Amino acid sequence: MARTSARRQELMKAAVSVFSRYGYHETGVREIAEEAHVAVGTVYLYFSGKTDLFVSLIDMLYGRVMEAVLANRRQSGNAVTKLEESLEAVVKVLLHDRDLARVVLIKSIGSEPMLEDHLWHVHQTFANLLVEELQECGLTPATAQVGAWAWVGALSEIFGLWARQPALDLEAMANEVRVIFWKGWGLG
Amino acid sequence: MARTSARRQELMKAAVSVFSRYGYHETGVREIAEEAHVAVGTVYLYFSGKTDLFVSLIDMLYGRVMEAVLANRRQSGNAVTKLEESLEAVVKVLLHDRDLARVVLIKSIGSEPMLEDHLWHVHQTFANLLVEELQECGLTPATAQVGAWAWVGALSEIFGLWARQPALDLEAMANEVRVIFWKGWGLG
Amino acid sequence: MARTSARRQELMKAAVSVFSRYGYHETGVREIAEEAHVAVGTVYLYFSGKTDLFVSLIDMLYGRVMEAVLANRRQSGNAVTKLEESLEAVVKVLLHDRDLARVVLIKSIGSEPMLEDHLWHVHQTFANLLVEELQECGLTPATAQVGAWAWVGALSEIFGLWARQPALDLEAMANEVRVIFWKGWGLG
Amino acid sequence: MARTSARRQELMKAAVSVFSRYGYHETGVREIAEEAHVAVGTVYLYFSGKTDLFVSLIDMLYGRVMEAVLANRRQSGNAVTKLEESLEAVVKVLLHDRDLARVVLIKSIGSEPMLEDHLWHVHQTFANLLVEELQECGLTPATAQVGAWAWVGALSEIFGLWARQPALDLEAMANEVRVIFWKGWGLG
DNA sequence: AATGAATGAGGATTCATTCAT
DNA sequence: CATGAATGAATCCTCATTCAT
Repeated sequence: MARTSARRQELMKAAVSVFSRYGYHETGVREIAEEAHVAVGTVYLYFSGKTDLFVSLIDMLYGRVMEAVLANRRQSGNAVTKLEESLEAVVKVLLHDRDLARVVLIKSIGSEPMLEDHLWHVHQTFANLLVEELQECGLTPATAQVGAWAWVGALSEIFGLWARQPALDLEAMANEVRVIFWKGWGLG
Repeated sequence: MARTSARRQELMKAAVSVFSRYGYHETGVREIAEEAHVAVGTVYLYFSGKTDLFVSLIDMLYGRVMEAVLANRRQSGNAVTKLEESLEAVVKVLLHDRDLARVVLIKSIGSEPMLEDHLWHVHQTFANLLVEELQECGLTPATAQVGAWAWVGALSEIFGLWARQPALDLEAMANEVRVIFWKGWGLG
Repeated sequence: MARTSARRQELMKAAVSVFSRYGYHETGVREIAEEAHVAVGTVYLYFSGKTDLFVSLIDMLYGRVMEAVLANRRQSGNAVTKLEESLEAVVKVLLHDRDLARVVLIKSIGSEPMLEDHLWHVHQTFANLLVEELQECGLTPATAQVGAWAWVGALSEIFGLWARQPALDLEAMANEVRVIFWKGWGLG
Repeated sequence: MARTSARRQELMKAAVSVFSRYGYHETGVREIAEEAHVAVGTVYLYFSGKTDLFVSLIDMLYGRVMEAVLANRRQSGNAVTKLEESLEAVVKVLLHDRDLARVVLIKSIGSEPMLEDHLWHVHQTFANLLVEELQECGLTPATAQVGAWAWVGALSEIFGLWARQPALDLEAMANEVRVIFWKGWGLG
């Protein structure tokens, strides 16, 4: 069960496609298998189950996000610039993997407790990163904590809006959100 | 099937309690019935099904929210003050019905398409209200639209955070969010 | 639980009406109660249950049929005339209580074993009567037995046909059946 | 979901066995599955539901009956002979598939509206065939129509009788019915 | 006698998961 | 590795029946 394998990647891609259309509960393992042009049983060769498959999607997205953020961190520069670049990096990843982002940010909440636990954990790790950077920019711990979560929530909602009205300019909206928070945090 | 009846209220209360713990899909009608100390069949005397019960919760919360906002609207005052009071009114309702708010804002996403359609509609109605007020405060239509949704998303996330760490001060966090957006919108 | 009572009669009438429209299984006790303008519980004051109510309908129809046949039997006359009059008497009752006849003849078969047992018993009692008369008219026991049942079956089917196409002349069809059997039995 | 498959045939056979004992409503999908030594879910791999399974039985019997009648039709011969052979063909099929015939003719009446509609349609198609042949034999349209239905009804009843008293000679009784109708129609 | 809210056993159906091929 | 037929636990909902008022 190698973490990387063409088949495994295909399955995850298929899963993103189907999950993003129907959501976690309304999607059957059969549909994912069909989308990937394999038999149902094959899914279980690469994932221990539907939940594991979903968890893998979460991990994939957050892996990419964390990677982007940490890559940015290694660069020197003042705190505000670093924060700005972190946020940009995150948004860039999310916009690049739009469907995946929508699945993870919107479609998964309220699913299985096990799933939510995992999502929460990964969520927290990521939020803490932002909290740190926000504090370095001079925000109080309380403001930083709330700010980080609020920003994530705002972005999630925007993805939900876009999911319903694909004609809207997701990129422009994400930018609008950034502007609001930047000013809101008094960093403008 | 009167819209108001002690039994019906009890069932909705029980439903909020169970849904907020397990989410829509992981909650069985049996569990709701048990929580309300009635038999399964009784649920169907007051609601046409599990979905209808959930929809009733959504409608209850949004009914209260809309009522609070519209009540505020009838008062005179300048646009900025009215907006401020609208936001306050919403938060006040959400804080008052914390569990219900958590169920509707967090636990229902990604449930049945039918549910999500209903939620979306009600969501939209409410967002439009805010968009109007934001525009009256001088924001461009684009900023207003994104701003309204972002604010709702930020609040939702805060509820999710609080759900996991009940020790946090929900009210303070909601206030923090308001401050961020207020400044973000350039209304401070 | 008097066998006769205005309420009881009303309930049976209502039952005939609803059963004849939807059949035994598709009819709920609630519907019968509503048709009779009483509460559900009231049905159980006059009948031990849905089955008992249906059995009562069977018994009512067969009671009337048997009464008509036996009344005819007491008259003198040759065997063939008596048979002719018996058949006429039966058909007259069935045509008079068309809906009831349809319920008992068509809609009940294939229902609960208990119901079918009862129906069978009453059916048998009645068939035996005809068998006797047919034998008196000179038919062999085998022909008489089969003939009696076949005649009942033919009539039942005609009622089913009429139920589907109410525009058809039930009386004329019943008469047609009589003619066929009369000749078929070699009594013409 | 191939129309023909060993499993599918086994399920239909099991269904005939159980339906013929308990009727449509009193038979649970579980019982059918058990009779076929498979799990409940397996039934749904071959049929879309209990109703579809039953409909398949109806169609199977009528398919065989129609086939037998139409095969006979293609042969030359005078109208009376053809009719005689048609009736013989029908009875032959029914006698060959006794249990199936009992299920369709007796146990299905008064089931679900949807089932009954289907049964009626198929019934009608078949009756029309007989009506045509009867008219070719010189019967008036009215007599032919009633005659066809009466004959089917008579046969059904005989099946019901035989179901209760398996010791009776079904074949002899069917023959007896044929004789009665033959004479009744004045074709003897 | 009459009511109708409440009951809860029972039934059809779904779907994640397994395993023999 | 891959398959997909088979599994059966789990779930929503119905409805005949009861009983406190």
